Amino acid sequence: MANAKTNKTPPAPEEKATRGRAHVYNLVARYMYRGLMVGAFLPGQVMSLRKLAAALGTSPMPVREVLSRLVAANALEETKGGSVRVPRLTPEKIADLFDVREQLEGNATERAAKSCTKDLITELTAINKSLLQAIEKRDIMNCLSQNQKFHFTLYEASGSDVLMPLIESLWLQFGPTMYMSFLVPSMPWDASSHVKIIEALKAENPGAAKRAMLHDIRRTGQALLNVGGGQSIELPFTRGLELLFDT
Amino acid sequence: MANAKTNKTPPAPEEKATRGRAHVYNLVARYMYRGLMVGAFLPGQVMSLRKLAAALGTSPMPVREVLSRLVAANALEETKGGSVRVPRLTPEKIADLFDVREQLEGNATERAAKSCTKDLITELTAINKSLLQAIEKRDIMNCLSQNQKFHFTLYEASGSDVLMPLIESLWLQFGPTMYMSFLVPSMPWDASSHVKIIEALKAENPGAAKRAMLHDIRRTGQALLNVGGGQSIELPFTRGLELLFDT
DNA sequence: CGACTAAATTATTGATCACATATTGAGATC
DNA sequence: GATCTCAATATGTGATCAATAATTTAGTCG
Repeated sequence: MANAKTNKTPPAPEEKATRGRAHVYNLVARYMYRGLMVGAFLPGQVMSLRKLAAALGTSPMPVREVLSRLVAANALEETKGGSVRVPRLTPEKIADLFDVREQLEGNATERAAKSCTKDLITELTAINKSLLQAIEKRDIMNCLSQNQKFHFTLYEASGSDVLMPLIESLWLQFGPTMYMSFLVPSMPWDASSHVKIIEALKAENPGAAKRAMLHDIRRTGQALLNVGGGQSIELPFTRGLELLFDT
Repeated sequence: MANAKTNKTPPAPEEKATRGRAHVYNLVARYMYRGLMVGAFLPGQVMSLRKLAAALGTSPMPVREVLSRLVAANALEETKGGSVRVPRLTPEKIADLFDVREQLEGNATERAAKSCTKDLITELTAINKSLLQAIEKRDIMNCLSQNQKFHFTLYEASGSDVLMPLIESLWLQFGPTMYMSFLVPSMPWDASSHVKIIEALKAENPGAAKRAMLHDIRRTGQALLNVGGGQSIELPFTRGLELLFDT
């Protein structure tokens, strides 16, 4: 502090003053969203309003709104002090989460399979190819990203804008824990269940597609539980917000 | 602007100036939450930040956060201008909403039934009694309120903090439309399905409880669809925020 | 040397402000 | 008389600020 809070800059708009007024919110939102999905933020990590704002080069205002919405989506939880942090999942909660996942995503898969087009199959195949490449490179973040893309592309085809946000909320909740599950040897690095899903889609068999999806979800759930529910493994989440990604 | 916006009151803290700094947010949140559940806000209604804040005697700030969270919960939607309004449901969306309701709330009911206590049955019976009284008086808002209380008390007993927020999101979505369904003659004003649910709980039969719940949900869904999906009926939502309720 | 206390730092919260934009209304023109 | 234009109004967004509350740190006492 020394002399002053150095916040004596109201009259001087500086250079980046009136920088693009094109919804800073969306930028921040996408950043946080992907960060949670891809493992940039880990369970237990506390999100500081000011620090996030500073790291993103904006005021606390838009960050505040984004974090608030993520709390509403149960992706983040508030501390008693009003701060928000990435929740640490208990094994019970993981089991619960994946039980509901099976219900909702099973439903979405069945619906999508019933109105499946050739284009969708082509797209899913392409995504799965990218996923395999990421697996090859042992690129965790890309694995998570492509895996998410695969699932959400499929679910989107269900045409349900009721299911989508709910599923999204679930993914935001277990997303941060997913990253850690890739760090244990028991995690199977493959995309075999995805292949089965695509095959069921090709065969125009919604029931089989649903079953394959349930299998995929259950397998992932088991892997997450084996990690220890995000309790045993404690990563030094030094890598903060610096590691950005494509806009 | 003539002389001034009459907002020349920064130096005069008046009487209620430093009124309890105990989270204005929670007050506003509860107000909006109940308002949506109980029919104080109707489909199509636009929420103005400043007006809501003025009506609630606070600054736009906390209202902003609450509305933002409700958008995240799909209870409200944003217009292109950034305003938020209560969504108008299409028949397809209602059907979708109630399809997912059956899944999630059926699950919650089954779980709750498996760990059902005598206290729960007592509580549900009491709530249902209040519901019947509200029905007797043709008190729509109280009907909605007691009905919601009945369902959520039961679901809460499932012990799943994964299911609860999702179910809550669904209720916030069809809540405003529910009010209107009570205005058409085809709406059955009774609580018979609730009685069946309680009986199944007493009989310690989770399967029967689930079936009774599914029946209740399906019946409500049909009633909502018969209304016309919130399109045909257009209420003059004159009653605004004035009609408050207990804190 | 450890634990408790108190001060200082840092945090979010609610309020106000400035700006850009969307909406509305009135007026003039065709 | 209808429509187009432009001004006035209203609204959300991002930033700043004051105040409360929590956390941390340093200091002292046991």
